[in-house]
Amino acid sequence: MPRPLTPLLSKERIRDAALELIDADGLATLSMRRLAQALGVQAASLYTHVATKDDVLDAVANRLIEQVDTTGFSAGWREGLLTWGRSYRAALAAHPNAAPLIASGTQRRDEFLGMANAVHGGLVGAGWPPRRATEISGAVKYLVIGAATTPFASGFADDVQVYLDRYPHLTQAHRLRADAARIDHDSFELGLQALVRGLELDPAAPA
Amino acid sequence: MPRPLTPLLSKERIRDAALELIDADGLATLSMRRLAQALGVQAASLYTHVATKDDVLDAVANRLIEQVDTTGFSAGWREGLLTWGRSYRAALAAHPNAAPLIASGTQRRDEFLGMANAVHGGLVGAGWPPRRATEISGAVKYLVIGAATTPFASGFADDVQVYLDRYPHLTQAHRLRADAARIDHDSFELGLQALVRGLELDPAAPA
DNA sequence: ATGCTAACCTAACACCGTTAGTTTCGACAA
DNA sequence: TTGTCGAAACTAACGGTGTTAGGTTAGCAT
Repeated sequence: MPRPLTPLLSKERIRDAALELIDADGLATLSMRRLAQALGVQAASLYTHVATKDDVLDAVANRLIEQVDTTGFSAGWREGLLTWGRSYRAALAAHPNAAPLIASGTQRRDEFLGMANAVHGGLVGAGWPPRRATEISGAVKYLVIGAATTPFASGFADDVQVYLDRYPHLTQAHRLRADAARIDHDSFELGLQALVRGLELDPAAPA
Repeated sequence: MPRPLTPLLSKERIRDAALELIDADGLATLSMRRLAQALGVQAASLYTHVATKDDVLDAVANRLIEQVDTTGFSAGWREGLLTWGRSYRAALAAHPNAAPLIASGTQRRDEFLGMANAVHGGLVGAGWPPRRATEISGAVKYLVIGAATTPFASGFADDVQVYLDRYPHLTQAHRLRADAARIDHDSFELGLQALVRGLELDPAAPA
């Protein structure tokens, strides 16, 4: 097939197809050949629109980050942090298989810097010293990334007996699998709220 | 070469060589062939001692987790959490290239369950309700994993002008690269301490 | 009409994890 | 002392990976 009448591919279509495959089958099994197959095309054709596989993964990561809400700081730094953290986690939790992309990728991309800029500006605008603002946004980011990349849902053995025998304090652990999503959510919420409350006690905290 | 007089390989030697290569060159470039070469051996020979590449990576992950200190709970839950979180982060920060192994791997391994068991037991023993204990240990784990896998050191562009032009709130960001390790440490410490202080305000907190 | 570029193709490269089958050494039984 | 056996290395190969080179044709501008 030579150049078709209407282009079969675009960077957006490639990016969206990649995210679909990642959601369905996981990051590990995504290959350029499989991605091309899903688009009805040969693997080499992707390179007309995309420089490398990492380029595709970057586009996927950016697509997730676009959905993060950093507008809450107009209602104060507490509300800003809560809104940011929750929407950030939600964006990643909606695509758990893609979450490692955000953790491992370099943060050089415009979307990341734009987000960092908005958060930092929100905190400094509310009265936090710049260095503290950096540390605070870092801490919340850590919480989000950790929550998105190591959910409870991914752990724990299927064999209940192993807990009873060897880990007496984890006797209820097998129940975690049933409502792992709730545990994930509650753990993150507890951490985020405790962190914000702890920040209020910081001597450098604005009024 | 047939069977040599003294075995060239062992699972421990393979595991240690893998960690050295990961530290030196990163996770992405580690291959069984390169690992074998570092050990003066052919790639297929590794499979006498190791089932798969993931098996090697599991062994590396376990080696890191072994160094985590969960004994602090004898001095109270606050001290226990601080000791655990700090030693956990330190173990991963000592091998930043290997940190993603801990985040992405399943938590089925004995070392992980043993650690979870000790922490959960420490919190419940101090008076926290079991469910809250699960959430608390989850939140601290999130903080550690996030801090270890997305350090500031990995981000930020080399070109200072990009910040001045486009991200007015990040004008100091280029300075971060100089002392990224300190920023990483301070952000984690701020997060951990704020979280613990926030927990003290929890209605369910023990005396 | 001619030529240029864009968008697909096929074929190939080097590398990857892994397996099969081979060789030879060390140890132990007859 | 010899025979057998298993352990630990080897070589060779399989299918799959990201990526590149070079070919072919559609559509557009001149």
